[in-house]
Amino acid sequence: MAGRQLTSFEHILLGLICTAPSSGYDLKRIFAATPMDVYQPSSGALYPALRRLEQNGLVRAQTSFGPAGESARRRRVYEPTQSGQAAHVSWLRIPVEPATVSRDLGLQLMRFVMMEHLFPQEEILKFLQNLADALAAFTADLERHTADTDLNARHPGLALDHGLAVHRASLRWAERTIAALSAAPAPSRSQSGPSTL
Amino acid sequence: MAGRQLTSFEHILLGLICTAPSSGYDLKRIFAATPMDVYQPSSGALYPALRRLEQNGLVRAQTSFGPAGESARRRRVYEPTQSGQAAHVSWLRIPVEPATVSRDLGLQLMRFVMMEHLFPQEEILKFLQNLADALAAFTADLERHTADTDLNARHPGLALDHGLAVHRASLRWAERTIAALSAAPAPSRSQSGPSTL
DNA sequence: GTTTACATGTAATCCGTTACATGATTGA
DNA sequence: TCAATCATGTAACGGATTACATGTAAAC
Repeated sequence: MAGRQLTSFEHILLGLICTAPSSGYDLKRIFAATPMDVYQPSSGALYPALRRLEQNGLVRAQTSFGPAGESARRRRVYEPTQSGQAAHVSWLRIPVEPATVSRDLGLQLMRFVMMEHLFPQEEILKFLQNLADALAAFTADLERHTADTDLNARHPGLALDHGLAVHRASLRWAERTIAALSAAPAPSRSQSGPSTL
Repeated sequence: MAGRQLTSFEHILLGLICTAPSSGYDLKRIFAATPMDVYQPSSGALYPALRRLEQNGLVRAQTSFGPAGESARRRRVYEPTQSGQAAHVSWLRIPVEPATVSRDLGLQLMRFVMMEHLFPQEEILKFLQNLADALAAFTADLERHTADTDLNARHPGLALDHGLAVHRASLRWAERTIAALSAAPAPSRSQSGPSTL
């Protein structure tokens, strides 16, 4: 079924489609509407990527027509297949590597967002703890380099301080978020109050 | 002379060569030795990039020989040309864009490191202020989105908090660094004490 | 009736990764 | 002598950017 492993971009597209069936244009607007739009995929990246996901059997497209019913406006709406959903969940479960946590921070946050409503709170907290551990290991590593003070070059050390400050902030966020989610758990179906079901 | 504009990677290579004439292997070791090794260029990226810089007339290679003198161990040591040095300085002077400061933070830190010993303190402080302003504008933008609270989706807001926390840390670093450099200016030749000249 | 947004695509080009190839030198 | 390090490269492949191409529907 699956050919080679997916790129990060493909994983994100798959994740968005798993959250809600979407057309290429829908996905484009999602990226555009995201606050702090880090990435704006071009048509030349987006549509071929969707075709690749389709060829790998992870998503299925149904050519839909306009809301009017028989209008000829073509719109390929993608929805996940079973193996697509499975691939997405496996991707969400990949542990955070301390060695690459700095590079992948944006990705990890994406994964965190996509976990909501899909994973039980317990697993989300475990993910955050995993992330916090990786960040702690990374900052500890950086601190070890702080001692290397070049006598006639201050800027490298100051740049190191920047990395340290930023990753410590990230770590504090993870800890704070663990506390916040623990204090106010997601509404579960067994609670009182009106259910949407 | 110059063809298209350089990629970030090429700019960094050029900058490193401007700091100290280096061979490809030297540059590889520099990347490897950097604390928090964000990027480890492969041979297939490094050597062609150096050739491109050479073809653009920004660097010049002299095939050097081993320390023994007549040993046949080939080593292409690159040094900047005049136009290469000029291109490097222009690159360092490009203002920080608020719209892209999040994407380019790593690059900006690289530029900050390379400015040392090349720019007078006054210009370095101006760069840091420029960076701080861009970060302030960016965080202000993010804060505006904080109001958009989706009722049954907490994770997007929490991810936004992460971005906010991280960029605020970055901003505080910039302000702290401006203060630190202002308080303890770089040793200038007109100061007392033994000179290395 | 013309602009704007919707909607999907292709082609050229460029660059990076991966993997492979080659050979010299140093140290065990 | 055999491994590790030094040192530079090439070839296949894949994916992203840029720019172009095409056409429909809604809004003004």
